[in-house]
Amino acid sequence: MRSAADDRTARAVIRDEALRLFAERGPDAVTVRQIAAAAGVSPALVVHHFGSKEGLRQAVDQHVLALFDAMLGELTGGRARDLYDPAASGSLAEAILTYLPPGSPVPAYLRRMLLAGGGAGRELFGRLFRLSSGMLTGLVAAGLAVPGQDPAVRAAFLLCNDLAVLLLREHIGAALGTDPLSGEGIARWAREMLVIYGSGLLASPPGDPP
Amino acid sequence: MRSAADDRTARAVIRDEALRLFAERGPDAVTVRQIAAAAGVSPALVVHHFGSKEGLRQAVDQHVLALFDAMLGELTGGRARDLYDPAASGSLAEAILTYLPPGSPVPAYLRRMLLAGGGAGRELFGRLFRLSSGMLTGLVAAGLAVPGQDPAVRAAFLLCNDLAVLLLREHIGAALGTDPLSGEGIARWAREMLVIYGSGLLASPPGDPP
DNA sequence: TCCGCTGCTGAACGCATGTTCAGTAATATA
DNA sequence: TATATTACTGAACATGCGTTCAGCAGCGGA
Repeated sequence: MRSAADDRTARAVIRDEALRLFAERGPDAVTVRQIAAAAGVSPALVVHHFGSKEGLRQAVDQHVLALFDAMLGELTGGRARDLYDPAASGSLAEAILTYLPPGSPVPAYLRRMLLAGGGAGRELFGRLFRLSSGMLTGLVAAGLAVPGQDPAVRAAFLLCNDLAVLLLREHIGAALGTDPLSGEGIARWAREMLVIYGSGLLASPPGDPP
Repeated sequence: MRSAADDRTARAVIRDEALRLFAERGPDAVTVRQIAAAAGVSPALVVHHFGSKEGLRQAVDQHVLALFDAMLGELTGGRARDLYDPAASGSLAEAILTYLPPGSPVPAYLRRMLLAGGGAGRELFGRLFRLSSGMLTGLVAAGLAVPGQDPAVRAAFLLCNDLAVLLLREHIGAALGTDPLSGEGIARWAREMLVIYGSGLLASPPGDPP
């Protein structure tokens, strides 16, 4: 698995192969021996570097959270304007598409973190919820949105729509015939989402422009 | 675990305890010995009745799908009118709340089915997507909604909002302080959802009634 | 009454797992 | 060059897993 011209440390190789396999099948379904084989090392070396399989899992968690932070940092730093642009509402999916190479195992790993129920997942959702709340507040302050009578629910609702394509990627892809995390899929999803956010989906009073 | 006045067959007890434990921790994290202990029988009896652990998992899958079918049957049968009532849009969560006793392991098991990626999950999502599409079509035919330019995405979007409270129940509950599958939580969520479906959340033109 | 069948158990088997450990090669330190 | 430290391995270990199997109790039909 490890290419000949690979000069990363064995530690990094093990960590990356674990990330890939964990994202693919879930940590419980992957054995230390499989990770070691994928990294081209002995099982004992995995333990030597990470203490235990649980230690490796935590190291991968930390690594992915750091990547996620870097992603969000670029998003809320140099491109902060986008956060207050309704046309960039699909921020999470777009961030993933922009900052991660195609085929990256990170989205699938983030999905598992969110769904596994551990402390890392709670932390991740907390950050996302605060981000969503802040975004809504910003939109309201900019006069671009209304807070509604229950802003917390509204922020959670927005976040869920962002997360849906991550959590249900396969199912949505099968139903629509397009991977919702591809460029085309994101565009399709965002277009519809913006229309609904803009004016809802119930029947307009007759005479309204479409 | 099995109460003294319990006259269900051991087979049913095993199946129900497996359902509960599978929903709680996931099938891979539950051992045959734990299921047997919870049901008050020997591990060998589990195999005797279901052939293998995998057989038991499939039996539980089938059982839950049957419960789900019965739920939807009542929903689209005697109360079909509700499907075309926008006020009943939170149909999945409400159905769960209405037809399942509080604390039932079924919602958590459905969640696992949807997320596990097996054939049963694909089947389940397919049914839900068809239901959502049909509901949207019905609403449009009744003049209560507009199909949008991409009805498939719109139906998937509606479905995702229904599923969000199921998939992210714990996180949403922690963020909002209310279990979104409780009566109060559903009401809170549905209220906000209906407002957004009704008129969106972007800033209204000045002069519009709130 | 005997028979066969189903429900059920305790003990055991084979296997895969995470982890340990003694030991070797390589690299840095002195 | 000598030494200490690190990177790494192969073999082994204990444990817990799903599963098997011989046999026991109870019960309805011949």
